[in-house]
Amino acid sequence: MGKQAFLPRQHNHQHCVDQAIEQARAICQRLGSRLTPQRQQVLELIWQEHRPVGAYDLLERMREFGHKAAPPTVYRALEFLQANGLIHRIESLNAFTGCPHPDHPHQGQFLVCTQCRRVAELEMDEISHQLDKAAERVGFHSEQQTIELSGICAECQHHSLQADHE
Amino acid sequence: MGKQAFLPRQHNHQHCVDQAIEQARAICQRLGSRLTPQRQQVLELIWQEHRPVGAYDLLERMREFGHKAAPPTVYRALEFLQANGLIHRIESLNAFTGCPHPDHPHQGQFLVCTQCRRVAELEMDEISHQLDKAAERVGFHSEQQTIELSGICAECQHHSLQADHE
DNA sequence: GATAAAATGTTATAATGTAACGATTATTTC
DNA sequence: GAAATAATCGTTACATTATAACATTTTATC
Repeated sequence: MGKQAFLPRQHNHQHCVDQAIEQARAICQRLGSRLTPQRQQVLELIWQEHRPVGAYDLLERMREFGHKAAPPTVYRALEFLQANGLIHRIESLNAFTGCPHPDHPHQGQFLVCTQCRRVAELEMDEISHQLDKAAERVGFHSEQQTIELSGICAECQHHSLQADHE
Repeated sequence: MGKQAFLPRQHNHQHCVDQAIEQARAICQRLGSRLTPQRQQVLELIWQEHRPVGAYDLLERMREFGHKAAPPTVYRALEFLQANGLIHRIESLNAFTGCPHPDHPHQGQFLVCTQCRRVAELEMDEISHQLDKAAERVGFHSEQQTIELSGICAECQHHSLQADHE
C-alpha cells in the first residue's frame, strides 16, 4: 500500500490483506465498533482482490467457506465496513473495494480500469475542495462526493494484449 | 434553462420540456440519428421532472399512456438518448435526468439534493481537466468521468421544513 | 443472572437490468 | 417501386442487485 496508484500486478498480496485487517482492527477499536468474525471475513474477501467485488460474489465465496449466508448477511457487513470507512462502494460498478488508507475520514477519487477491472484510489483534497466550493457558489451544500474515472490503467495500455484478468 | 444551477421550483416547466424536445430534434438531425416517437416520449417523460427518474418509473408512465411497454423498450430508449448526449445517468441513484445543454459533448458534475431529490448539472471543464491530468500523472488514461455530489440545495436549506416533493 | 442492545439468521420479495429471438418498420439499392 | 438490408421494436424469460420484516442468538450492561 505504497505511493503508487495501481500496485504492480505481482506483489505480495497476502501482505495487503494482512495489513488491511490489522488496520481495521485498530480502527474499530478506536471507534468502539465491533469487527466481528463475519465482518472481518467480508473485509478479507474484499481485500483478496485489488478490484471491486459485488455483494453476490462475496456471498458465494462465503458459502464456499461453509457459511450458509443469505444476502442480508453480506449487505449488513458491507454497510458496517462502509460506515467505518474500511471500504468504498464504486457506484458505477455496484461493487465494493477496500480502502487503502482507512485511518482518517476522506473522500477519494477512483480510477477504474475497464480492461483489468482494477481500481486505484486517489486522494486529492484540492480537487475535492474545489468541487465543494463550486457547489457552494450555487448555494448547494455538499455532503458526499462520488468521483469515478473509468479508463485504461498504465499496465493495460502497455500490455494492450487482451485483458489479463489474473 | 438559464444560468442557474437549480431552477426556481415554480417556473414555466412546459417550456423546459418543449425546448428540450426541440433541441433533441435538431441534435438528432445533425447526428443523423432517429428520434422516434418512442424515444421522444421517453425524453419527454424524463423532462417532466427536474429530478432523476428511474427506468421502471418511466415504464409505468408509458403504460399509463397506453403503451404496453416492457423493460427493454425503456432501456433501449435510454441507451439511445444517452448515446446522443440527451440524458445523463445518475449512478448514485440508478436514475436518469435530462441534459440541459446537449448541443455539445461534455462531462458534467451533478448536484443531487437528498431532500427534494432534484438535480443540477454543472459544467466545470477546469475541474474535469484537472482530474484527467491527475489520472494521467499516475499513468491512467481517463475515458469517462462520474462526478456526483449529494447534499442539500439552496431552497431546501432555506425552507428546511419537511421535504416539499412537489 | 436479568435485562437491554447489538448482531445474526431466515424467508420472502422488491428494484434494476439484460439476453435472445422473432416481427416490424424504415432505408437503401437496384 | 420491389427486393434487400439495416434499424427499431415486441415479447418472453431471466439475471443481478438490494431490502423489508421478523425471529433468534449473542454480547454488553446493570
